[in-house]
Amino acid sequence: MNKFYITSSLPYTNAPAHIGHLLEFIQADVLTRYNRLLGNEVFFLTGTDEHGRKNVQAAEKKEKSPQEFVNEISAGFKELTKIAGISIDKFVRTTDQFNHWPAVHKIWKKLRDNGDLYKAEYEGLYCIGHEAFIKKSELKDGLCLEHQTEPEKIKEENYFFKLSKYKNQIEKLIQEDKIKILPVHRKNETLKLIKDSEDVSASRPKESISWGVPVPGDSGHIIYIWLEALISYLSGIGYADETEVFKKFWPPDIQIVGKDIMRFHTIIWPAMLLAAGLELPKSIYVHGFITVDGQKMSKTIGNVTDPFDLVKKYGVDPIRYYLLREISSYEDGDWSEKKFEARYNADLANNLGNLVSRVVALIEKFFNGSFSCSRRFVSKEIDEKVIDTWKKYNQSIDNFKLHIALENVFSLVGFANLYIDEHKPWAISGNPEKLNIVMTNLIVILLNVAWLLKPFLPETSSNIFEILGADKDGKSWEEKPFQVRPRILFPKI
RNA sequence: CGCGGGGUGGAGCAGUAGUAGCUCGCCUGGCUCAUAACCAGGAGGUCGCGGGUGCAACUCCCGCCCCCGCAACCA
Repeated sequence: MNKFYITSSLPYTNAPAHIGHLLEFIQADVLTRYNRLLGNEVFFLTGTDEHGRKNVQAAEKKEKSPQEFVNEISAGFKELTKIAGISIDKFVRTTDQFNHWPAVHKIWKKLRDNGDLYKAEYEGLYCIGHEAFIKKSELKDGLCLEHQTEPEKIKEENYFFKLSKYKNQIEKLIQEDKIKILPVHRKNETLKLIKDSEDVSASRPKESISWGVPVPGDSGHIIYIWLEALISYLSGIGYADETEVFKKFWPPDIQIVGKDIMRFHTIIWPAMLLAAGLELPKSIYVHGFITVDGQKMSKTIGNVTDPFDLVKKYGVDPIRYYLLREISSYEDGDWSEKKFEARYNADLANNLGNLVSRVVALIEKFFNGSFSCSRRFVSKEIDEKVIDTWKKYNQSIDNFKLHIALENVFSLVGFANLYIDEHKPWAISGNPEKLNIVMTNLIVILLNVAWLLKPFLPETSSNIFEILGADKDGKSWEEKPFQVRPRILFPKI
């Protein structure tokens, strides 16, 4: 049994959860459940990233205190993990002063003692309209593009982290896949980004940002939120006290992140860990973004899709299925209700659901609803087909191609539908030997489909066992007869 | 000259050197166990444009056009 530590990123709490957050949760959940199925000891961590000025501003708009505000948003994310069947072991909150902050301070001190933090003047252009520093590229004729005002030049003292000291080392680790970045185009992107990496700001003066973790021994400064938030992957498993959990699970086997925050995870984060003398994550999986009806999600357009509504309307597994199958694990994808319904009807209702109904009906009709399997009736052809499916499925998951893994499962479903047509069980009821072989093969395929689906569609998986009349996980399929319990698995929309 | 992704039959996508494939839709046929489902066959594409390399390019190289995303220490 191996340990398996997986993290999703911590959503930022300035706005409620949308469908993109759900995508990442679900992807991580599949890998989590898959590894549990393999018998590994798994720890799945997520949480919420709650500091920084954006949260303060969002709270002000709602006329709430920052803590009050992030409490609510954070609770929403936690609730989302519950309704979507996300099997997390730990939900970290970065405002947790008892568990998170001590870990942050511990890392800070390590970096400081290592000589990797230094103070320097930071000079930037501050736009009153933005209430933020802006880039030269956001100026036109010396004026802020958006507000048509001249920005102020502001100088402030920051701590900086010596990222440059580690960049060569990290570049090599990534090239050699010691930190494996998938998909490969993200690895290449990172390698290019590393070359231009400079030291990064590690703190801001308290006057600029007060909502955050203070620098130990220098309370006039607040730790830059990115450095602090990344440490959640350590704090959440007990790094501060070097607990048994920490010793067992560190380092992460897989960290899942969105493409927008890739560089923080593939460059700054490994540099921090090197500086702190900690082991590095073994792999980082980068997923894309979801558009809605082909458009970027935005509040202005008003197409920000609420995952709670979707799950309520369609159920957890159909939504999980769409996000995992229709959207490539490697690329951007699109959500649309029309595409969802097409996918649902074609794959879940017509292919899988109908297949289950067919098999169950055959057992009812020709065996009075109770059928006993025996391994000796399983055809070689079926055996090979099933093994081949597992092989491709495992490979796809190992390469974070979850959509391909599901494609393979559904190709087995299609195979079973064809198998029924070709072997016409209804026409061979006079030949019990033949009929037994056909039915046993079908049951074996369905059991395997249910097992294959378990990490992806946990509810559906157990529903299939239940409809077939198998025991909880169908493992004793040769011992007990299947007492079928007919039910529509996925009603058509 | 910031970085990356993409441009493939009506729609949505996969593929990646050697007869162009999948899903949906459409047409025809089969089957009757099934959620009017399932199975087979068919129509429909000069694989963005222009060059180059190869016996052979959608697939490699160069240039161009068009879409999209990310980033520039805003977390």
